[in-house]
Amino acid sequence: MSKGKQTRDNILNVAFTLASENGLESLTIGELAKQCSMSKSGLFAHFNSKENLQAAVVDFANDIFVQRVIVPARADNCRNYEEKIKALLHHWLNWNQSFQGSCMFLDAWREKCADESAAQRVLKQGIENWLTYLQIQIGKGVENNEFRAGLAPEQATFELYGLYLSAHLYHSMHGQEESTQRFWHGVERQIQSWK
Amino acid sequence: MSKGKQTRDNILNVAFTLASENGLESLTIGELAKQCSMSKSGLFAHFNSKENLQAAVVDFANDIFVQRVIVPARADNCRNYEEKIKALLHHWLNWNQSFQGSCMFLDAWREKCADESAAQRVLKQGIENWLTYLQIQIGKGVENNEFRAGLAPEQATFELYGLYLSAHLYHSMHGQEESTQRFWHGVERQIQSWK
DNA sequence: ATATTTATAGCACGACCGTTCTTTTAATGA
DNA sequence: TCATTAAAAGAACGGTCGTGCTATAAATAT
Repeated sequence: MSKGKQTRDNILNVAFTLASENGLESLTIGELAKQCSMSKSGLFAHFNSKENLQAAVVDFANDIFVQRVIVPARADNCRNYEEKIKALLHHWLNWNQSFQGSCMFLDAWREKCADESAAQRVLKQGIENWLTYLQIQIGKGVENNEFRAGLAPEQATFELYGLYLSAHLYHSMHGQEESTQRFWHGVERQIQSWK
Repeated sequence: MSKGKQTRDNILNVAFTLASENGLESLTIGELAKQCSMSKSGLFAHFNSKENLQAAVVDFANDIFVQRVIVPARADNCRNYEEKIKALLHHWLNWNQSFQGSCMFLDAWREKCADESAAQRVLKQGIENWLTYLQIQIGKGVENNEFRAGLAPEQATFELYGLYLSAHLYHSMHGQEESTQRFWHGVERQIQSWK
């Protein structure tokens, strides 16, 4: 790997950490450069605009997401789709937990929902991919006769997503313990109702 | 009402609209002054700091929320608590709808979750109040024997909140129609399960 | 080892931010 | 009506932002 790509990769690692802590919007080139022990202009040259930088960070985060959620769930060797989905949800809930229970995607989405920047497009695609993936897993559970034939995977995904979002809100309001407990309680109820 | 309070009230009206559209964080004194046809310093004198301004806007929004959700639901003259709760949810979903389906509280909460500013405290209290209120309504439905005795209102509130949050996400991803439809589908399923 | 490309630093710019201070205008109360 | 108080404007500050330009240093290829 050339020196340039190496530096760029390091920048994105640091930027991902910063954005996970403080939100994508409050990520500043000057501060990022300081954290990387670089000059502003030296860092800037890798992206040529802040918009490109943000898009690159989100893209980087998408890769991390796959690596921390999709891949580990595969490695769990689940025996059926209920187990698989629970494993996915588990990794989903924890993929960014190291940063105080905030989800960089959700933060960034809320922040940038209005505009049509490059970062926003990448972000939207990432969320859409995840939604579709989850939905397909539920559909497979139906095909496998674990869940009742009439179950609509899209609606089920919508409702699962709601539990996830609610867990994030409660985390910041009432702490991790209550949040996590309510989330899994809800998931259990949800899945039982699919049968 | 004195001239000062009158102007202040107008400022907060405009600020609420702006914050609903672009988020509380991107609310800027200069832009707000322009929208109010005032000078920066003239507007500034009403609040003496941006933090105070933000807190005042959130406080103002709390009042609007009560006026647009709690009050109308009372005026609906519901005959039982299922109707009452559905009415509340209905007004909740629409209270800020004029501003493209974003909820100022959620946006502001996500934005300012980290710090401990004055605005953040007011915001947290507002959300907490709403959660408690909703939860009490559900509890009353239990007391009224509409819902089964074992139902836990806190968990039910958590799950309803999830549907609400999910609806917001889907609104920005897939549009209002799908979002609203899935939300009410989820609510119906939820409430039936309480019986 | 040298030439050439690539990466990084230094510096300055224009724009906008929140805030302060001083002056002028408008509302209020005697 | 006139004195007093309150409201609004004007101009300027220090700071930070993203970005562009120019020079230097380091990595790469010949």
